[in-house]
Amino acid sequence: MATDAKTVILRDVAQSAGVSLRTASRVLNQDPNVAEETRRRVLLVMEQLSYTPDAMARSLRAGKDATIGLVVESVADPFFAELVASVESAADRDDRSVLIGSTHQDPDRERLLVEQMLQRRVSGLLLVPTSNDHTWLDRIASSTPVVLVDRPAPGMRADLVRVDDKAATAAATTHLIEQGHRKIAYVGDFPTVSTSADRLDGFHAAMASHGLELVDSLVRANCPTPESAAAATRDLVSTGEPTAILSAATRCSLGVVPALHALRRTDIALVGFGDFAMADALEPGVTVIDHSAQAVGAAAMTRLAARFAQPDSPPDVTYVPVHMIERGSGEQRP
Amino acid sequence: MATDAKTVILRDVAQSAGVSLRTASRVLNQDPNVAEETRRRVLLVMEQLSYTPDAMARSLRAGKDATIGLVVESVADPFFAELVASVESAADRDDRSVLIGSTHQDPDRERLLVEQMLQRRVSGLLLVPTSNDHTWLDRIASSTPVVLVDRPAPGMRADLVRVDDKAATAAATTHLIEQGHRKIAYVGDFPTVSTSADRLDGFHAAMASHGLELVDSLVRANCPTPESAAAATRDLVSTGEPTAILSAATRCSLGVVPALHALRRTDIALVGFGDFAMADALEPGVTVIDHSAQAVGAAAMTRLAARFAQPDSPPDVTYVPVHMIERGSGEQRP
DNA sequence: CTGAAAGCGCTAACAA
DNA sequence: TTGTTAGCGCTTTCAG
Repeated sequence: MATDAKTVILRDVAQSAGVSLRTASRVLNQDPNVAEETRRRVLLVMEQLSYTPDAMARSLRAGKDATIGLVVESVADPFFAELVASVESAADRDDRSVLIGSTHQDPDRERLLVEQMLQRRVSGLLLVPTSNDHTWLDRIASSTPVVLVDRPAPGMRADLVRVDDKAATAAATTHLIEQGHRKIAYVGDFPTVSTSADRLDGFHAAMASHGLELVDSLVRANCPTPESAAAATRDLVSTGEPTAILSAATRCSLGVVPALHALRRTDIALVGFGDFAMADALEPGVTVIDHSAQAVGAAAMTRLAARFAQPDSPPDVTYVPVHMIERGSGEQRP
Repeated sequence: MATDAKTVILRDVAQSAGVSLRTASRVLNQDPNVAEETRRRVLLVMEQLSYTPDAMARSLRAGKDATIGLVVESVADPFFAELVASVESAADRDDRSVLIGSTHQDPDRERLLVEQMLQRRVSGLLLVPTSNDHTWLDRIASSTPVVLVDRPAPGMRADLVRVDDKAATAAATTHLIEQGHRKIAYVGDFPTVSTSADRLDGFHAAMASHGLELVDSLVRANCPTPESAAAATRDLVSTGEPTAILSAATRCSLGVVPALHALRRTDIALVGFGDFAMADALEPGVTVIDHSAQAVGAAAMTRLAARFAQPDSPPDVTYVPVHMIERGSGEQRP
């Protein structure tokens, strides 16, 4: 056990194999210009000494680390968890590691995480922005490609991968209107977050384009949590008598659905923005607009790769398509 | 825009501030032995040049990187997602970053990821082991603390943070027996994974200690996916007529629950191992043994910290407590 | 095909 | 209080 007090470094390998450091390095990097016999010998010594290259030293020399930074709102959130997984598998294909961080919607934390990752010299940064003013990022990220995910960051010129929240929500609303609904309630997060604002816009637009009046009391754009969404639902059902509800976020659906079940009012039509586990096990199944985190993550990595290839091309916006999964709740008539 | 072609390094700062590199370094590291005026001047220059320290160069010098490696089965899985979040927030308190990786139960991938992280000289590694033989890890991880999470790794002597799967499953089974059930079915993953084997053991033990015979046809320890668990459920209901089911994994519950709902046989009692979203929105709510990923992650980081402090203490096993959440499905009588 | 030597950006002995 | 001088482990000109 007290054998290897010291770490084996490349010099040890070279010495032990009777070659120069340069040659050992060549073998390590699979440089073809090494005699087959030499290579074999060096490889053998590496094995015997159980040599492990130091990734840090390598990247220091290269100036860039083979790591992707990924900053989301919360890794625990199912949507972001899937996003992380998707990014990880894409990164993996490129032999890169993934460094993660959760902002928890705290701008200070966001900045801290981003700075930490830039200091690590990550080769690229994927960011779900939280704060409103991102001019600071625009200044410090000059040499590291940044791809914004899910929503734009005011003050930051960078690539963006997003969903067309407005169009998607409008489509969901139209779907309900087409079932014959007129009194449609909206449950969503505060419109201070741009995606929430876009969704609310989409709802408004769809209602307006079908000549339906907007009943203020049916619009609850103040539900950041499942609990508040559940409360809003109870309130809506007892007061406004909507025949359908549009839940504009998964977090909201997680409150709206249990509330409707508890009230035994699953006859009220429902379309949710964002899929969730068990959405098809309920009775009726919950119709949702799927927001495929997988697709978003893949698109973000694709965009990052494109940026690596063309560092000076103008910022680009990628729209990831969404699609509706009809499971019953959204197809109920008034 | 074409201003800062080159990265600003500490030497630039030193030069610009008219001090030596060492002094600039001192300021960066908050060394008290710097004249207040000098410090102020250096700090100002850093700000003006928007200097960013190179974390890589720092860690190269230190020999250790302030990063924790975390290798789980799949980041997308809700349980592991929560685990990642929990680890991240603990790491954050210690100013460390988290590097993640998913094995997808592939031993080769596991080894690759682990080697990658060790090469990065992570200061500690948290691993949910997948392969059976981990002697390779025992050899190469000599200088990096490893904490195994969720299950032991044969051939690897290391700290372990786990749940007492056997006792927890036995408790769940006993709970069903106490409701008066005799014909209890078991749906779980293959017992090749040690946790699955432990759970099956727990089921057996509880049944035996209550003098109940084990009906082989009611034991389905061959369900690695929700789909297979759903199929097993359909089969069990039509053939064996169990009055209760023990679902030994979240993945299984995600198949068992929808199947029971589809068959309109929610009268069959059910206890699941592992909580999941919507478990309380269903009718009846699903009684589960909660496997708190949060607690597991926190315990793992605590263990790692202890290991940092005492590198030579013998390997330790931490058992994270579980608790039952009674929601109705498990309290139904035959 | 192989080797000697110069750093990547930073920290830490050792002086001054 | 500050500066000089070596390296951390590796890659990479530039010669042999």
